[in-house]
Amino acid sequence: MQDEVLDVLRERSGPMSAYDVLGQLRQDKLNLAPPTIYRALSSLTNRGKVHRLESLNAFVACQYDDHEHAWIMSICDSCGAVNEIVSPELLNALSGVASESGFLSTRHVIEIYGQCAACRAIEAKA
Amino acid sequence: MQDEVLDVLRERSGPMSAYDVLGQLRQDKLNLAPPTIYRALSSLTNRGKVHRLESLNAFVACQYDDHEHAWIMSICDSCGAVNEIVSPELLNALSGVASESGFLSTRHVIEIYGQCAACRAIEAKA
DNA sequence: AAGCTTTCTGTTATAACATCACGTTAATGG
DNA sequence: CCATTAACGTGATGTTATAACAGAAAGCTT
Ligand SMILES: [Zn+2]
Ligand SMILES: [Zn+2]
Ligand SMILES: [Zn+2]
Ligand SMILES: [Zn+2]
Repeated sequence: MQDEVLDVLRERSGPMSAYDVLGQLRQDKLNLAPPTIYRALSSLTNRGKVHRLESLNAFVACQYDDHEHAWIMSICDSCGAVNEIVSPELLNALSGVASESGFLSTRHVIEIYGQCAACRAIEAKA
Repeated sequence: MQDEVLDVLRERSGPMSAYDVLGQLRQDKLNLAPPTIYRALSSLTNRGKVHRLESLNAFVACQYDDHEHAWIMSICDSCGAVNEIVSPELLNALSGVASESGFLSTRHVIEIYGQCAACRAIEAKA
């Protein structure tokens, strides 16, 4: 089941909600229900194969699925494209700022909204 | 309505879901329905009086409600306390990293999980 | 005042996202 | 073979959020 969910997420470039994935897989397996999908997504996110976009309630396949890492996501407001940025330095800086008030960071949720390079080019042309 | 919602959020130190707020206010106004709360929360977040915690589907009153600002939230896994960090430098750094791939940032969602100073102190003592 | 527009609120219903609880199946290993 | 465990199926439910339309209040316009 995890493999099938991962395949669906990889076919799609952008983010998908759990119910989007469910809809896709129901074309083959008719009696698929939400818990099955959520279980698979949970395992995949734990294994780092899939990342959850917290501010969209959606999921994307990892773009660097051969190693585990912390991530920063950029999300285009125009086309919805998601890009994964790996920057340990920035995460350290963030942990540093939090630690000024004695906070010990363990997990970062960072999602940046704006406009991707492609959409900026299109808009500049117009 | 906005004032009443804001009061409820201020009384509580931690984050509240929209339905938490609804429950509180229903003690007085019995036929309060979700849309009323969501409308008030929407205006309050637009005005910067309340911030939404995207990864918790919850809301907190702004800790610096006299001026508008971008924010970073730290959220304690142990006690749920939320603290608001204002750091334009860090947001600039983040925009900078995103711009390396041509991305133009307009809005940042940054939520850091870990352990607050108070909970660390308790744990150290134990 | 009468009529209008705008804004906010009330109400019902429903959509969208996520989990619980329990039962069944299937593989693993003694 | 049987106990254990992990995965999945199934139905219901819980939680978060919005659509769609109706009504009331407040402020202008004439
Ligand atoms: Zn990744
Ligand atoms: Zn784009
Ligand atoms: Zn604030
Ligand atoms: Zn704490």
